[in-house]
Amino acid sequence: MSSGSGQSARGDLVPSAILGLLGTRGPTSRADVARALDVSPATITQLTKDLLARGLVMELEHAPSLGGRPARLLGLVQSAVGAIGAKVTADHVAVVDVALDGTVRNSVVHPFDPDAPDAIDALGHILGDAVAAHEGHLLGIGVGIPGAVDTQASGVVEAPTLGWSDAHVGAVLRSTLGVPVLVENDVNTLAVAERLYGLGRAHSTYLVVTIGRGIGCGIVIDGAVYRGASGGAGEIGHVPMAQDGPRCGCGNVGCLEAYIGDDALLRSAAERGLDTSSTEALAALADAGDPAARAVYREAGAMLGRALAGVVHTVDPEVVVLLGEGIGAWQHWEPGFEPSFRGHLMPGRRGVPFVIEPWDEDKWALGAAALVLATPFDATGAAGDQGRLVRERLHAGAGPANGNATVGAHR
Amino acid sequence: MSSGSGQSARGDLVPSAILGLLGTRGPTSRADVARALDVSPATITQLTKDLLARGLVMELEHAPSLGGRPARLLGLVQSAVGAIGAKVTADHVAVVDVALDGTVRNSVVHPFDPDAPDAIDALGHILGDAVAAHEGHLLGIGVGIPGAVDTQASGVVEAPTLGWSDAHVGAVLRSTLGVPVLVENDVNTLAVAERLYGLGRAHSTYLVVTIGRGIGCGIVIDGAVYRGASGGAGEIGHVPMAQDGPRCGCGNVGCLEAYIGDDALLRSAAERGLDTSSTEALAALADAGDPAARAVYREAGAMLGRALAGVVHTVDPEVVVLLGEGIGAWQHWEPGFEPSFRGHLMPGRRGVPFVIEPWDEDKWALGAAALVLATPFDATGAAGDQGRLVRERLHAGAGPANGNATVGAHR
DNA sequence: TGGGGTTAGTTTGGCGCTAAATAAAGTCAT
DNA sequence: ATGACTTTATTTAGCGCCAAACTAACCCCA
Repeated sequence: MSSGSGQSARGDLVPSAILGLLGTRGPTSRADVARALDVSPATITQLTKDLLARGLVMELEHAPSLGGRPARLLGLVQSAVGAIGAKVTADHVAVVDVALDGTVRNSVVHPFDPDAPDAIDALGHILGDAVAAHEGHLLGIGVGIPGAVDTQASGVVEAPTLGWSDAHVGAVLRSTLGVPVLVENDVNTLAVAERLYGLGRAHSTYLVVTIGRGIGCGIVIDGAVYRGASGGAGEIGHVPMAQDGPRCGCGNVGCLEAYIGDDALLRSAAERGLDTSSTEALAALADAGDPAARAVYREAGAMLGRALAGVVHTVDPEVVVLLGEGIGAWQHWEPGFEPSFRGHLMPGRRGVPFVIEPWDEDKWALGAAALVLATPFDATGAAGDQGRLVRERLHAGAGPANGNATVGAHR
Repeated sequence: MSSGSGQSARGDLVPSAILGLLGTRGPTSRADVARALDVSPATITQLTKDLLARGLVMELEHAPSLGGRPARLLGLVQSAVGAIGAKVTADHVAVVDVALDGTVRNSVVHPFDPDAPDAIDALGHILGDAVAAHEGHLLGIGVGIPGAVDTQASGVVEAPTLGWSDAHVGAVLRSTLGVPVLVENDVNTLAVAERLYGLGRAHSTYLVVTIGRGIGCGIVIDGAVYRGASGGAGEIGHVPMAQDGPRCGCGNVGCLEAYIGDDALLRSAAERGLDTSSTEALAALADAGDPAARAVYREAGAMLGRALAGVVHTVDPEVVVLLGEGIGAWQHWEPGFEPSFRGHLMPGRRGVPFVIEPWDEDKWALGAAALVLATPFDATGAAGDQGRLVRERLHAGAGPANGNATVGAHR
């Protein structure tokens, strides 16, 4: 008889979760780690002993006492651990290089043509450059896609806005880059980032709603991104708001997105006699006090409020966070949104808080990187075998000073 | 040092899951049990050995070979194990006594006044009679409530239709009955029943939608009923279908229920000049071919189709099942429903199947009983400490021939 | 009739985690 | 400064489950 690796449902993921937690939350006591991971203190002591012996973790100063024995803080030995995140859009690829704690170390934007026959290879080259430029130990690459992804590990993509159908993004990138690659719907990547660095610190069940070209929604349940039976959960942009109505890009009529997506806002503005060619221009008009422009936003806000009330009724989250490229004009949405949202919520649910988050261009790509950095916490196994690889790399530590990947060798 | 009960995330629930499976699915081979419970065959062998020794399980005949060694079927020694289920409504309580396999052994309806000051005590007496009448080993009692329940174990109820607010149903019943009591929203009980005896055999993520006085929706994700952050998930009856619209019982306007609930159907009929005092009468008119009555249903079907399309987009289930008191008239809903549902689904999601299930009056109460019978499979711990008690009683076996409870002794 | 192939079930060693007891290191009040 | 209380960390025994190797029992086909 021999080995046996028994993976008692939690799946040997606690050690990497400790490393991940120390990375994202900074120095933490054993007791706090145990509480944060919902694991017994005994386990932390034992696993920590091993991590200390292997030189991955070190003991730091004492924290001030809270009435009892003061806590001994634990910290990562080398924080030169990071991940690369990329967000693919219809005309460019944004790539960021982030550290474990979520700070962006580098950020580049490459022009990109998803319609080109070798588009995925081109994406591979872009990411290859990022891998070469990466300093320190690279855990893996996360890729955010505006479309449906079967699983993070296999990464087969269905993305109408890119013109991609049955595109094997994961497999191709993996073979050319030689590091773990995780592919996910872009909105879900934001949900993961929120779980690590945002709402997830205080809540476990929430919605992450994006407004912009389209309307999206990531659903986090008990700290895990809920993907649905076919990876298509949270497609609230296509919730029908009326029996008929404007035609949507998806082919149907009455979709939320067809009322309040960027294109719809511009159309609505045109109908009111405004001559705006971009949402920035429309927002500027509203900023300047133009009543028609403000009406456009107010109406959109009311529509969004009603839609989200419906989603809140079916999902029952603790809290809702709103962000996205369009969030800059939120002040103009709000007058329509607030009364509509609250007014359509059941009495007992009216208290559901919503949080507005500022937006910057890196956020999509940062979310994609968070995909990698979240694998240590991924109890549901959403990241599959690629997640396992990431955890292995985390345990392997810094390696030989530079951490450049040996291309090609990887399955 | 001593005991230590290590509950490695799955929580020592496999043994009772074996018993539960043998009860609900009938005689099953070890290999099939392992597959059904997603547990290793080794575990089944070991635990089965114990259950055999304790006389709870026996080996039956061989099943015909499927090309290899033929399977030895396992069966429960005594199937006189059952549960009691009760559904509370505004004017009566339906109580059923069911066996492990879901067959109804007895069914009674008691008049009931939820507004009476001692209503919960009265409920306790009704259930006490059922406990006394129960033959064999009683695992516990499930109670279905048309309202929000905090947790199944504590059973604090918020039910406007009953006039109950902050009602400690669970605690009171538990203390007077001396057996485990699980309280849950009525729609969720149907979802649990479906998980044990219906869709759950073939699917793990689905919606259970009820039509009748109200419109409800139970959400099952990965085989577990999803309750939401505050136990209020699936309240699709109050999804707003328009910015304004008819006033709903919840106080808001435009709720789905205010369009297609029983009352709304009658109102709609009246507006079309029909003189119907009940939905039965309305359905009879439609059966007879009355065009106005049919229009009422067609319009309601279209509204329901649109609403469910929205829910499907946000939850992404494998399949949707429709049932409830109102399902008898489904043939009249369908002409409106089908085109509206499909037409509002995104192209990639249009294939989502929906299943219509017939209805009988016992179904609510049966679902409540299923709550108890499902605890062995409850990996998420929704049933809490009461679930643990149920599992203990399942292990305890038949006991002294009659299985009448020792009242009062129970916490 | 006697090997492949296939499915069912068992044995064995051992991993991952836990609960409970215990030790360690402080705070606070009197 | 002595004891009561708190909070942190470690030790210990052991449970639940698993993977891998193995045995068992049947089919099919030459």
